[in-house]
This record gives sequence, C-alpha cells and structure tokens, in this order.
Amino acid sequence: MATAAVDKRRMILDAAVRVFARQGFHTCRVSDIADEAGVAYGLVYHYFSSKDEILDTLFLERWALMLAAIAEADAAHADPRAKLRAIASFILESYRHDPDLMKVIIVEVTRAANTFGRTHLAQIRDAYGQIAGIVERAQASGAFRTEITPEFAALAFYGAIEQVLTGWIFDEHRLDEAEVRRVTTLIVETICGGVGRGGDRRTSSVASSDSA
Amino acid sequence: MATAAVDKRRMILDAAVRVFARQGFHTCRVSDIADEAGVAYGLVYHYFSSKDEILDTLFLERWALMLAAIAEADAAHADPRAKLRAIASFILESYRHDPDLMKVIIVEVTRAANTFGRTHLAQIRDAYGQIAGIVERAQASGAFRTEITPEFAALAFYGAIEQVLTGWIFDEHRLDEAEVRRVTTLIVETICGGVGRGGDRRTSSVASSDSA
DNA sequence: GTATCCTGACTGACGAGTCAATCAACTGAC
DNA sequence: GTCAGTTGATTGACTCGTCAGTCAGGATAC
Repeated sequence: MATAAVDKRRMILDAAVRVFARQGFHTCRVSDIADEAGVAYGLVYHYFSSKDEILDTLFLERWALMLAAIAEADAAHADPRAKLRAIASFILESYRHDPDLMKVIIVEVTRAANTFGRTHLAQIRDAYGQIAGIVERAQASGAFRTEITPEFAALAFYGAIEQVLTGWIFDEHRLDEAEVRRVTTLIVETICGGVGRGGDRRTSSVASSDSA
Repeated sequence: MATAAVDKRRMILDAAVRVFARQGFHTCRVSDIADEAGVAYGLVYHYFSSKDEILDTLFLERWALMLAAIAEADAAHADPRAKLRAIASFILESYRHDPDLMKVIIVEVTRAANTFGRTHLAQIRDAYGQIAGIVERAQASGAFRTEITPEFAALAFYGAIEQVLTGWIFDEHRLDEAEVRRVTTLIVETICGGVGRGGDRRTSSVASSDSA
C-alpha cells in the first residue's frame, strides 16, 4: 500500500471521469481510460474488477458526499429555506468544481439506474427522502404550506436543479461563484415562492380540482 | 408502399420501444428487436439504415407531438396557469398511454444527446423556449411575477415533470386518469404557487442576496 | 417481368477481460 | 552489506465472445 499505488488508482478514476464525460460510458473503451491515465491497460484490472466497477466507485464516492451535505444542511440551519439553499448551493458548487464528474453522475448514473445496479437507485432515493423530510418538518412547523406533498416538493426541487445542470452540461457552461449564488437564489425562490403572483395563489382550489 | 410494408415498419418501431425500455439501447441487440417484432433480422436494415436511426425516429416522432401540444396549449388558453396545466397534462398522459416510449425518450435520448446528434438537443431546447415564452408573456401581462427569469421557470417546470416520470419509470408505476389529474395539479401548483407560505414570499430579497 | 418486400446465414471489427512475464520494494538470513 | 525469497505493482499482447451491418437469393405483388 505504497503512496504511488494509491495515486495510480486515483489517476485511473480521475482519467475515467474525463473519458466518460467526453465519450460516454458505453462508447468509450477501457483502453481509452488507461491511455488517459498514462497507465498500462492491465493495471486498470488490477485496481478494478470491471469497467462497471469504475463507474460504481465514482458514483458512490460522490453520492456519499451528497448525502452528508444534505444531512449537514438540515442540521446547520433552522430556517427550511436556508436548508434548501445550502443543498442547492452544494450541488451547484460541485458542478463548478468538477463539471465532468457531475456530468458523469447525472448522465450516466442518475438517468441510467435502469440497466445499472438497483443499489444506486436506493441511494438516490435516500437523498430525495431526506429532502422530503426537511419539507415535511417545515410543514409541521407551519413554515411551508401543506397542499403540496413533501415527496413531491423534493422531486420538484431536485428536478429543477438537475435540469439546470443538464442544460449546462451539453454546452460545457462554466460558472463563477457569483453565478452559483444567483442561480441558488433562483432555485430556492422558484420552489418556495413559485412563479405566480401572490394574489394568484389557489390554495383552496387544489382539493376541488382533484376529484377521485 | 403497400399497407403491409407500412405495418412492418411500425411493428419494428413498436418492438424497438419495448426492447429499448426493457434492456436499454446500448445493451440490446438488433436481433432482439427483430425477434420482438416477429420479423427477420435483415428487414430491420431494409427500413432503417442503422440501430441509431431507429432511436432517432422514435424520438423525432414523439417530440414533434410534444412541440405541437405545447403550441396548442399556448393557443387554446388565455390563462398562463391553464397553459402550463395543459402541457403537464399532455406529458403525463403520454406516460400513461405509453410508459415504455416515455422511458426510452427520457432515459436513452437525454442520455445520448451527448454522443448523439445535436439535432435532438436543438429540438429539446425548442420545447424549453416555447414554455419560457409562455412564462414571459404571463409576466408581461402581470399574471406572473418577474423575479424569476422565464428560461429558469421553464427549466424548473419541465425538470419537475421529468423527475416525477423518472421516479415512476424505474419501478414501472402505472397511472389512472385520476392520478394524472392529481399530479398535474400538484406540478402546476408547485411551480406557480411554490411550497412556501404566502407570507413567506421574499420578493424584495432576491435582488439584495444576489450580489455581483 | 420487375420492383419491392423479406429472409437469415455470414463476416469482419471491435473491445472486455485474461495472463504470463517483468519490475521494484522490502524482508530476513548469513 | 548483500543476496535469495516474497509480495505486490505494472505491462501489453492475446483470446474469445459478441454483434452491427452485408449480401445473395427467394417470395410476393402488380
């Protein structure tokens, strides 16, 4: 377990991020990853048992940070709006620091949990669940209105963020800190405040238009 | 161009939807599609020049309907909320009628927009643009508030819908008409009204917290 | 009779994963 | 301090299954 050994493993993972982002997981060859990492083909199989395991590792590493960030956002703030802001900010900062990695996570894993292991699906849903919990407690405390289910609010919140990132991903948009702040505000404002005018709220009409 | 010929082409496309949904585009073989369609392998290449072209065709067919539905929703209603409701309803109904097709569109095309033709990307963005246009005009007429940019509102709206569908896709959730109505209401209510309480609106704080 | 539909065996390329061999660092025996 | 022995890192040529796409020919319609 020499330092050099650890470095090579890391180099392969980092190279894989760049290659997956550039060519896509299915389209690229394992030899592309080895070449990008400046490492012999066989070494990839010394550290990973398969091409899939490389993607697995990248996702699990990143998602663990994500879950931790959500838990921390929940713990660090009292105001639910501040909690959501912290989560949105974390995800946008992740993209700012490593757009390739976020591209891989979103394009290859989040949307592809189909063919991939069901394990990832559980992890992803864990994140939604935590966000829903935040909303639920905000409703219980009276800070958020109860017409919208917590699970739905969580999906809309995460969905809005992912859609913004997806838009950026394909034309390799880079952000600065100011834009992260601006977009974070926009996301939280949209989900919490809505796009309609204040007087346009139809709180009572929700139940009536929802028959059966 | 006999009727039977048209039918075979259609049969291949329909079979491809089922196979792509079940196994994923990259994982499945062209022979799987031919088998599913009850047709000889070679016939697939009589009607389509490549495996990619099949997916292309499915996407373009569906997306044309999508764009038409958005245009119609815009034309048929005066109230912007009703317009958004019509669009959300159309997408959810599409899922209700053909979940496999929607799964393929969302999972395989969004994912492939990377390696796939930029044409699709333009088509997808066209839809966002139209939705943004609806929001923009609603703001001009005073129905929607102007703190949230139309482009952003469009992303959040579409993102929320896609996230809900993505959640359903992986556990093959089927809906009835009542649920379509219920979820449509939820989406429109979330995007237009927001999850926060009425008094929680921070209209003026948007500009102040957004430095630079 | 010819144009289009249809068949399925075949091919050629490609790429994931294997493996036998080399190298580098350390270990302990003398 | 050095040398055989051991363990793990590293290499890249090779194997072997897989599959997209071809093609030569048969069936069917008009």
